[in-house]
Amino acid sequence: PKRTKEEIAEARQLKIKKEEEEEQNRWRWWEEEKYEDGVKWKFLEHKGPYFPPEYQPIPDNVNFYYDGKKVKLSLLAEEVAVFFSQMLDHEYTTKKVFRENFFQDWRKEMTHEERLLIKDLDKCNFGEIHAMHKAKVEARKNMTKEEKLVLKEANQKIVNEYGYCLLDHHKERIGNFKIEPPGLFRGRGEHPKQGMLKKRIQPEDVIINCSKESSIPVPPAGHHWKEIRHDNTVTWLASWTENIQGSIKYIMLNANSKLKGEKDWEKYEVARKLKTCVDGIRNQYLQDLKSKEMRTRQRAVALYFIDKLALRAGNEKEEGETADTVGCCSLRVEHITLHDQLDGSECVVEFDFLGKDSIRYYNKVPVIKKVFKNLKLFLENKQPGDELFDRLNTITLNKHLTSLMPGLTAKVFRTYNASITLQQQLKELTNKADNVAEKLLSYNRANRAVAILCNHQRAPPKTFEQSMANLQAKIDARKEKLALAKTELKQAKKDAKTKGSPDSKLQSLVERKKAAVKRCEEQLLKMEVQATDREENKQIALGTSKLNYLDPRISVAWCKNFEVPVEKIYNKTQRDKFAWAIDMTEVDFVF
DNA sequence: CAGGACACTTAGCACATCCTTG
DNA sequence: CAAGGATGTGCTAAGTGTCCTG
Repeated sequence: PKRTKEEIAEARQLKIKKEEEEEQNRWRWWEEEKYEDGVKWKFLEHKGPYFPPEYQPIPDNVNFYYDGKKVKLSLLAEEVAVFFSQMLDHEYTTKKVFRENFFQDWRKEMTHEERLLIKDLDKCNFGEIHAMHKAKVEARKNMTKEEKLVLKEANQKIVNEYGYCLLDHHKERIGNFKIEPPGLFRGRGEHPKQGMLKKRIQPEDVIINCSKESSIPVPPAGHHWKEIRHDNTVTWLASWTENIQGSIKYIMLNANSKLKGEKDWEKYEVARKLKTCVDGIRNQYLQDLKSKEMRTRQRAVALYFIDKLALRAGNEKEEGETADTVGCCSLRVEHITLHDQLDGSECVVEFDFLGKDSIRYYNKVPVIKKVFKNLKLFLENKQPGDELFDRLNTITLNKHLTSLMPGLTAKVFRTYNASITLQQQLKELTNKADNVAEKLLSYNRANRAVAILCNHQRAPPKTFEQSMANLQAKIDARKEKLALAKTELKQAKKDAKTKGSPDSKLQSLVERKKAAVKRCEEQLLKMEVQATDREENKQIALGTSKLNYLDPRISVAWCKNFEVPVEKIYNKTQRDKFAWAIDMTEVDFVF
């Protein structure tokens, strides 16, 4: 063990050194002058996207059966059958929509003969293919350390080759340099297109974007790119059109890149600007609640929700293309219930709808009388399925907002309210006298307040109850140990008093016992704090707000103020992403 | 001014890896 | 040193919002 300990220490040293080096080499783009409007780069060079491996046909001893009879499928049909087989353990392969979409798309990949034969999904037996897949997963899990290392090194090689680009003399990490592999589409929630075949992307589908004078990426042998363009007003390196929704997918830079960082910084600056005029805007929409024009009133109520509840804008969506989800402007009659009285409050609006990612938004909110009255008015003569705000959409709403402040759109309110909530909560919850663990609990609680505001939910971890019980058991054990340590300390003190001379062994024993008690108490507190934190976090995801809504400068300033190392709240990736904020933020930063 | 093309941010989940602990 | 939990990463879907066109 001595050897390994040294090795560990050495590895740690190396890591620190590497990080320091990285820090030295970091491109401090935030100290440079910005480019003229619209220009994103002057020079861009990269290797193009990395393509997933070709389909490997199943071995001859693995068979597919139709209606009990062995059928050798064509390569294309087989590949799609394998996609389905791999998912058989998932509940969604039992769903009607999924199965129908899959079967329809699968038949398109079949040969004429196959299509004539295979007419009923229920008569298909994928059992052997499924078993083969499971065996493969198992085998991968059971690989030896050496095998795993070989795999890891191979992956690293790919990253080294395709994972970086050269942007204006600086090496930047690419966020997603891999082309998405083919498979069966699984949308979130009740997606009408679930089960459809997501097709394999060929170089012929891919547009490359780079500098004219750079070394142009070479397509895989025997292939050519769809197009090579040199557009420095956009940030993507490659793009293709995906076949499920017909939308464009992009290969872009990592969050720690200049292009992403600068945009992020800008976002928070816009939100800070809103801070300076939010009072006026609020007064205005409160006035507008009384407007003669229905349009204006609807806009005012929508803004009230967006501001108070941090709802998303709610763009229109094409029916049948996506799951039925809504945001503020697209709320329908059935999504709210009005209560004149509820739980001791007046004028309560009960929201119940599916938002982005089909995450449920459920909230009971007391609102001001004028808003409540307006809502009643909007609901008059409407049926479930009708729009609540029939004279409003995100385009007109955003047009109005931009007229109030340049750059202002609905989403800025989410950023603003999230960041301002964090700042105010941190102020309220943090005590200077607390230790680091307690301060971190305060930070997490402030973070949590934001996550709740923004409705960032997660499925409770599968192992939640168990791990909670385990922690509680540890706490109980620690309590016992503490009690024991305390009695021992008492005894030692007693012994020292009765028979010890001042500097005897007994005296030092007292000191040691004292230290033991203290250590025990600290450990107990830490665990208890951890338990509270975890319990409160059961169904709440903190990451999304931390990464996308909270001005990092608030957190950095808080760390400096309360002497909490910034590594305690941001991991390595997050520190890289927020390097600009960590570098430039002073103790006195105010959002 | 609607509709579509486009570009970019935001989102949760599955999986990989790391770390602790018995 | 393995098990099991915590933490971090990759993936890609699902939003927002702008711009252009007819």
